[in-house]
Amino acid sequence: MPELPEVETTRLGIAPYVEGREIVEVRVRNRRLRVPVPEDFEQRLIGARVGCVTRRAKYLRLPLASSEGEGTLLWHLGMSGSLRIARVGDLPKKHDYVDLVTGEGFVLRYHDPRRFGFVDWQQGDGTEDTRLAHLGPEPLSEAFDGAWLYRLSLGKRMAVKPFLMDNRVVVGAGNIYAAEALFLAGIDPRRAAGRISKARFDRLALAVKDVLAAAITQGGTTLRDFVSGQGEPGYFAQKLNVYGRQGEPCRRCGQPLKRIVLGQRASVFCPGCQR
DNA sequence: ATTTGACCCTGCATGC
DNA sequence: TGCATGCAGGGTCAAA
Repeated sequence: MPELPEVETTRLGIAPYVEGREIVEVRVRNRRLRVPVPEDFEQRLIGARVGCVTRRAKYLRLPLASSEGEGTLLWHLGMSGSLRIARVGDLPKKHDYVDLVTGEGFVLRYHDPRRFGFVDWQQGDGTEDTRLAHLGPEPLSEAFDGAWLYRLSLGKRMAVKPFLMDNRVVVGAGNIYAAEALFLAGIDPRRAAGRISKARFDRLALAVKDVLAAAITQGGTTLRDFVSGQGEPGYFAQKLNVYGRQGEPCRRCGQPLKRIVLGQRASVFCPGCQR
């Protein structure tokens, strides 16, 4: 579930239950995530207090302060990970792999069937982590615009969709939203990145911002029942124009949407509207 | 240097 | 019903 809007929704949902709270118990049921859970994970966390939860790209950062010093949890949800708030006594389900229990009796519970996600402890504030060091700009920041895309695209022969999904170019443009943004901008996902004009990249950057901002807004509706543990992300209800709609008529021109594979990822687009 | 492809892992839908 | 196949929201790494 975790595209950037879902990670942001997760951050907003868990923050009130963990910020300023002390971790009194840690349970790890499976250490074999994409990055193995460190051996001293539990010992580092017990007795620590959680600071302000932040997000960078699709990573969540939970700063920790204890008598031992300062550290940071770096949490990535991978393809199938989710963080929910449960209560002490709620039994873990299959693939519930990590629990952080606070003094108030809430449990931050990590669920990840495919185990492509991870949680890692870093000394300090975590900003020096190599996984974060080479990330491109946040899509909703001013640093990300058409000029930035155009500059990076010069000389690039790769297709624009995998280009847009490259985390060094911009973070948070996952497979759903890359496809949606390219549709909104009217750009064929197969087009070589280096053969797109500045004006068209201006449109594309705005489309990325629009679609992500709209999805975050809709993800917010999920927050209401976040604690009760029910509910799929609200943004799923949004009207996707192309993602998952191969063979169905284009909402704009009516002709059937086409599915191809780019960079091992399914890519749906309208051959009429996207050039 | 850029770009492509294999791989990490489980669950689900589909078709025989 | 059982089994094989393909596919899934992400990211890393090695090889071409």
